[in-house]
Amino acid sequence: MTNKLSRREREKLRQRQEILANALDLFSEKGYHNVSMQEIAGKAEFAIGTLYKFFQNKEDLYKALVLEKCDEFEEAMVEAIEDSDDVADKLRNYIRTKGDRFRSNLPFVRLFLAESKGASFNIKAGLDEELRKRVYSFLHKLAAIFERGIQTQRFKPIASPYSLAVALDGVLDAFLLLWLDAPEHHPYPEDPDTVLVIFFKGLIDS
Amino acid sequence: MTNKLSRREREKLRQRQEILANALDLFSEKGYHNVSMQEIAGKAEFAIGTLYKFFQNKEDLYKALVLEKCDEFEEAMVEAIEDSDDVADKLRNYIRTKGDRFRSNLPFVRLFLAESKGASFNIKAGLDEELRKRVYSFLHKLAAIFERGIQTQRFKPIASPYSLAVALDGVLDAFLLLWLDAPEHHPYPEDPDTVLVIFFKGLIDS
DNA sequence: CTATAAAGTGATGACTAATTCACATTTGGA
DNA sequence: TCCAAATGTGAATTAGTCATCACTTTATAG
Repeated sequence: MTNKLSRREREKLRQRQEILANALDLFSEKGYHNVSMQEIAGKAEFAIGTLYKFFQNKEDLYKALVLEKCDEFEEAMVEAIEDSDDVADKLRNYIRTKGDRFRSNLPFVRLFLAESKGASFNIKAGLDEELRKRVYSFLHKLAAIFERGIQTQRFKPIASPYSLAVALDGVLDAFLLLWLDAPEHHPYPEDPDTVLVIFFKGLIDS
Repeated sequence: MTNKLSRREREKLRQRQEILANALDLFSEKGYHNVSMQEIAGKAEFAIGTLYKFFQNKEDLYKALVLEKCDEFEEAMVEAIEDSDDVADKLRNYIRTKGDRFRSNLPFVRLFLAESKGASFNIKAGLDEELRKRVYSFLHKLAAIFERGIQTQRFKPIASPYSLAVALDGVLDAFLLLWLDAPEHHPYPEDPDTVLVIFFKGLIDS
């Protein structure tokens, strides 16, 4: 099925994308609440009223933006895991693809975390810096534990202590967030070993 | 060193906490931008002007709120990893403590993700629901890979396929976010195997 | 009991931003 | 060439917020 769109309709779609692209730039830089329709209109070189011809309101514009980008992202991920026959290669491919997409869509990633972490807002407030420092300092403390474990040969040196610390924290956060999202579907990791087993035992015989 | 504060000063501190607690409730529910000073004042049963006796402005209030909670959180974490002598027990203790704090501070956690994930905002917009669906659907696809790997005995059954999927995603996100935050300090996981090694090889000989 | 300081109040000013709509411009077919 | 319909415009409307400050109330000390 090729384009059944008239020139007119194609033009409209192009303009829509134009608006969304400009909005993405602004949102990712300053955060949803700190970008006005005025500003988007200006950057996209349309009048305000025109934006409202394309989107019911600001929220609608934002929704469209996020949803379309996410669909694109998801599609790429699904494709990535269907690419190979070997399960390990599927995983490798997924990791690589996700990283690639991440890197090539930084503005969107930032929008997501930042209309989030309130980046625009926190950064200005100097809060972000303060918190970042704490997080890193703690990660190093965690890493020290892994380091000691490796030195005393309790642990095998499968990765750098710092990587292990990051990984552990990432896994734990992931479990906790899922539980928060849907406690009925995702059991709370009551027993620390349900998390640690992933680190202690390897998937593949060594 | 006990309280060297006068009754007056203690009273003031109590009120300050009162304000912060009420603000936390509101922020975590509706997000920073959707809560007015008016509203905070109302809920805390003070006049607006009084809030400004305690905090220079809205941002200052928010900053104080987040920073104090984070300090509390961090302290608990540091204590947790200093608790035992055995490295594995340190990790267990950390995981348990973080989970406990997470559970007992849900409003704050929500504030953080949500004045973040724009939860307040996205939820209202119905965006969140939409995205959640996509994430879960994809996690199941990932889980299917682990399941097949286990069935075909490529992988050892160290955890449920779904847990493994969650964990892998968590680790990958953690690495990518760190890289985003400070590319100079955190090498981008160019090679998928730097991530996978953590899953494939166990820390402890089996 | 009175005077003085501290704490608390909330109407109000100054401002910002979303959305509307009456009007101008462009388009494309007759 | 002309004109109706579609498209584009941006000043004006509307709604809401932060922050101030002149004032009231409460607490304390003499």
